Amino acid sequence: MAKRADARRNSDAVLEAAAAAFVAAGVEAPVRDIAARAGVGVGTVYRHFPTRADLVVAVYLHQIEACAEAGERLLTEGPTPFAALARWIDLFVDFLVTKHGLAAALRGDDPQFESLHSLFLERLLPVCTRLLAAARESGEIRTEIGPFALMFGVGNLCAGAGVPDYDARTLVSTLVAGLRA
Amino acid sequence: MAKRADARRNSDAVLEAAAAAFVAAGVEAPVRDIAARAGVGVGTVYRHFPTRADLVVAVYLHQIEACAEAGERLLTEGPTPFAALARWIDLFVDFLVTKHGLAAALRGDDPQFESLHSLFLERLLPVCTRLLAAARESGEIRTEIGPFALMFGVGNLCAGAGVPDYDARTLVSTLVAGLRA
DNA sequence: TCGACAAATGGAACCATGTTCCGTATCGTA
DNA sequence: TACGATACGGAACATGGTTCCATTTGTCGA
Repeated sequence: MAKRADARRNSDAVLEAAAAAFVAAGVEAPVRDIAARAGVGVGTVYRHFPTRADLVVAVYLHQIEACAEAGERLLTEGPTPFAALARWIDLFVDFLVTKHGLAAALRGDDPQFESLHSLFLERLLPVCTRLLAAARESGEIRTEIGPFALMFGVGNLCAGAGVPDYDARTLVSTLVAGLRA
Repeated sequence: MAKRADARRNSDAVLEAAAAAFVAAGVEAPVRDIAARAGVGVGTVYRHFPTRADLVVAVYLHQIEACAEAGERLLTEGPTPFAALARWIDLFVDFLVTKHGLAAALRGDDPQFESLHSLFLERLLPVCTRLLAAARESGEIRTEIGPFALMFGVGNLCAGAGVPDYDARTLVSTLVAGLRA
């Protein structure tokens, strides 16, 4: 059976409200605030998005997809596999640093963000794995860092973006530079 | 006027309980738990340590001091300033990864941890600054990363230590390797 | 030794936030 | 229109930080 019209309307309203709240207050914005913005009760938010991660996923799904697809493309376009990897990581960093608190949320200790974690793992990790493997095969990289650790590390470096005197991009560039032995 | 004897006794008990709680549940251990471990009321905890950061600082002060002093020493002992920097960062990482949640707490967005932040800045940042400057003068480093960003980045990489397939030490080593141009 | 007073205590109470639950309202269909 | 399924809202509960003050307890001078 199709969803009821009011259900879809509310679902959309919550999504929009969440997107706005995330921009204003980060991905940890209080559920009550999101509900209030959407003009619904908290129960309705939970009905449509059982966990916060579901909301985050819904809000950023398109951008995550785009990032994943860009990876495939860069590999064929780039001058070398390592260059492709570096560019792809730049895209990944751009995505993370513009989402207040997202990088911090990716640190896995909170079961709350399980499905977000899953999405990153399922969609982005394979891309990173291919790029990294290609760069390794071409002999441009000599390090034992695996794709997961690399993504996790880059994500960590992006946490706390916004602090004065701290530029996540420069740090990530340095890390990537360190991948060449 | 000197502190009353019972006050000192309770202060010590809280400190000890906090140290145990931090090991068991990380530096975000509930205040109530710490109070219960110490056999005092929560009010007593707050009396002696107004913020959580004060507790953390008190518990780890010795180790932070030791790390700072090691920096001075390494500079005179090391074969090169860059080697000294690398070794010192190893010490710093060892300190952080063995303290569940400490690295995460260092990300500055929580005003709760202000005094912890201050201590790191006051005690460790000068050490890092000297080591980095020495390495730069000796021509071993060519990057625009400042001492604060470096420490912050290393701290970030240490957050989430304990996750399978993620080794903070390897990532930090790679980052440090990237400092050489 | 003892009384008085300041210091210290404990935990109830308050706030903020996440989460659940169910009586009520609404939609879609027969 | 009437009825059953669906969805809604927000009160209520859980957790954890923080404040406050009536009560207890050291300490010191007499």
